[in-house]
Amino acid sequence: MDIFLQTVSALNDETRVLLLRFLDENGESCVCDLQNSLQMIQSRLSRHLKILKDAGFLRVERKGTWAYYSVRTPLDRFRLEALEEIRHLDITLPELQRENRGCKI
Amino acid sequence: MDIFLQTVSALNDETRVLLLRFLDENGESCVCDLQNSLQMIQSRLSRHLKILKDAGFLRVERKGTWAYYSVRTPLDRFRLEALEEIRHLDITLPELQRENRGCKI
DNA sequence: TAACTATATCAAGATATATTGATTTATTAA
DNA sequence: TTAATAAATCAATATATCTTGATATAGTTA
Repeated sequence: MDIFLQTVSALNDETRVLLLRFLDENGESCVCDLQNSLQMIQSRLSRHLKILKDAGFLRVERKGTWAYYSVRTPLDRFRLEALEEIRHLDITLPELQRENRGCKI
Repeated sequence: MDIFLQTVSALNDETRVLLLRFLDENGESCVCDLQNSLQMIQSRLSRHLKILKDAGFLRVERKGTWAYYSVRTPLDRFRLEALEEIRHLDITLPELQRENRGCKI
């Protein structure tokens, strides 16, 4: 029950749905690129990324000071179905800004 | 997006997951039977039933003063997948108490 | 009609979650 | 080693959600 609620709770926020969809569309991205792309304050972004990661939707790979987030694969059936549902939502995604190497937020 | 969040938000509560699973298992039940079965205060139950109904998981049929709730069919793909996930959770359901006609709560 | 019953809704307080800015931690560069 | 940067965490406030008890709304029965 707890894991189910954690999964569902992670989906229960517009910011995180956008974030998940964005990473699904653009693939692995570092936090600073996400900040630039989504115009989101760093602590806010970091918080939501952690929630999505802890709920099993994202994985992180650290390279030096950078943290690269991407959609975890393979996703189990329910999470995949949720992602599929999100793919069909009418969301306008901002352009990915790849300013890595020179983020200087 | 709004409908997706409404759907997910409805699932984001232990009481409602139990309620959905209970109705899935036992079929159409009136509110007073649910109260007796789940030992839940009436206003609380009514609130959660409404949330599940508004989110597309349940339907209601009124017969006199009684309101009979059941899992809506057919469910669309995502909601069905969520229900399927809930079916696999380790939930101990209380016995259904059919005390209709003589509820007198 | 008046009293009763089943359900829905409201209002208040309690709990959880989100946002922001500040601080901390870890890594790289000077 | 010191300064700078990326990311995580903390603290305070704001907002949303849940619970309960009280009240409102219908339908039923005397």
